[in-house]
Amino acid sequence: MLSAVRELGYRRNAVARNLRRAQTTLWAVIISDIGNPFFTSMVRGIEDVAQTAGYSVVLCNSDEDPDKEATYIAAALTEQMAGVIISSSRRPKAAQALVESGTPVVAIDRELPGADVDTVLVANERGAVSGTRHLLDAGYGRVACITGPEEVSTARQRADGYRRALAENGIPIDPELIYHADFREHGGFVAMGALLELDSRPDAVFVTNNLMTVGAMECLVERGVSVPDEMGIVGFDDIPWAHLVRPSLTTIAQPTYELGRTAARLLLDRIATVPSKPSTIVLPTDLRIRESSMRRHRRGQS
Amino acid sequence: MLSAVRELGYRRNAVARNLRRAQTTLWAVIISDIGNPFFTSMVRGIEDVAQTAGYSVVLCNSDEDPDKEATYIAAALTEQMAGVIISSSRRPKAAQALVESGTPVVAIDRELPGADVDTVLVANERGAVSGTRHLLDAGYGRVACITGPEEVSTARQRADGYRRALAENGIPIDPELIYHADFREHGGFVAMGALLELDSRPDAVFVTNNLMTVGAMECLVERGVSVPDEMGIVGFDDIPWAHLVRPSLTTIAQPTYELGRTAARLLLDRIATVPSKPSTIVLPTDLRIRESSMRRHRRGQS
DNA sequence: GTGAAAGCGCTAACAG
DNA sequence: CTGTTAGCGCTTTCAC
Repeated sequence: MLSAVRELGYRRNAVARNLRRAQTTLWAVIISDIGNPFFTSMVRGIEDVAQTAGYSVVLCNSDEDPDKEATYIAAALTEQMAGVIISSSRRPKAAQALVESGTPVVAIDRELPGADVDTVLVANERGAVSGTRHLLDAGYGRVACITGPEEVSTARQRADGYRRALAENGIPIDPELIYHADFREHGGFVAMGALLELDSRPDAVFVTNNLMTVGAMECLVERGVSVPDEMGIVGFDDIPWAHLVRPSLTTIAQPTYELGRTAARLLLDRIATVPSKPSTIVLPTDLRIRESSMRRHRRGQS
Repeated sequence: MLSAVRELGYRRNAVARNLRRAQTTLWAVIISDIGNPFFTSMVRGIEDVAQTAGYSVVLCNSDEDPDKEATYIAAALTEQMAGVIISSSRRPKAAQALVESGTPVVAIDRELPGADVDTVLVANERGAVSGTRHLLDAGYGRVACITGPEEVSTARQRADGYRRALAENGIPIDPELIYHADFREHGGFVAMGALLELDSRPDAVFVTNNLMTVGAMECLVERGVSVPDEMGIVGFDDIPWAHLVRPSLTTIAQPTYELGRTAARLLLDRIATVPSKPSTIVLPTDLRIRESSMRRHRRGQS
């Protein structure tokens, strides 16, 4: 009998099954940049958990575009997805509708403003403090900060950490030294260029994400500014092959894969047992000191 | 009336719609390593086309595991996906069932053995010839090759190109110099280590994918072999930030994003008009000469 | 235990 | 042209 079934090539129709059971086995994972290895690694963590639990991951790349994001959220709703993991860009309206619909939602990497949902973050402020403090300890006196869009929680928290580290060292905050860019490579490039034009040029920079760090490095190479002697640099989030880049990059590494796994497990729990208070899990970062922050000679008065 | 509908928060149920219309708006994209920026960029190309055409992309990461791949193919079938774009690992059995089911399929990056489907590839052999020839022209005399699993078409074709370039220069093929690894970073590391142990050590190496190139570089750095003087290196497929790595890496760049877009457009065509002969599109590669293949001094007799 | 029947929400076909 | 109805393939319920 079973063999007959197999021979006839019967496959049960999952769509009909989903309709009848009023649930699918699909998760929407909404991220803002699939070209960023940070998100890729996170997605891999999600995907590994999802697959073993029988779910498939629908990848949604919002490109930091609130409209695209809204479209994907709408799709997740009409497609009756079993759950959503989201690293949201700015506008929280669509996300709110999602949460209100009762769809299990987990926020990952970035907080979901105005929504009380399970959340997985890293210790952004604390990590930023450690990175900035490290530059100060290495003897850099005028440390700048290139951060992301103000509306994004990670950009704010990391800039806060930068400010706190300066404050702890009794250094006044110079607003001129804080540059808001777009979390992309080109943004980091432009920001670094602008900082180099300042009358009172910084001698180190803390960059709040990986792509912008690369952009900043490119700018420094292009202008012939020597790292780490003339300019120290520390980037938030590790970069694949950061150790092959010369000088190798000091980074504040995040447990990206683990971030994904944790979010996926929270979603699994939420799907299984609806009524419980949302929890927030904060994972630690790890300062990886390499060459780009290790000045060999002090120069000038600084 | 419409406002009433909106106020009641009606959303049409896409699952029911899919059942009724016997088709979904989902594409399965099956790739072998989501951690590889090559695939990421490709997926982005696919996704951009898919979204504008109203399709969503379900990301399936097979991790080069034929079982995982088979699971995903089965899921694509039972979920009635509108189409599949696949960069297959080895075993073609499951893929064959997929094609026979009548689901529109496009093979990307790698040929789908034993199945006559639309295919998008790059000029692997020709690209490999250009990379190997470039090493020869730069004055390296004993060029090795680190390639991928024999069952994967790209690994074979790139190794063929390597052999052809040697043959064109009247250099006999030394089987000892051809190392089959697994297309991963660690595989490249191990392969490079083995090549360095040879009695008659090569003075250059052509590596057939990006991750293995990074692994090989790591090995060389660790062992203190200077690149490009003691060892020239050219990698197939560009690496993000290849120009920040020191020495910067000479690569054979592939149009990854375009590869994705092309495959997506083929799939769109195939979904719209079923009965037409499958086509194969081959995109060109681009040799990007940087420092890792530019020996400054000849040394020894070589 | 096994088997029949109802119905999920939609759309395509058909009747008015 | 508008309104009604049948049925997609499955699961769950209920009757036997």
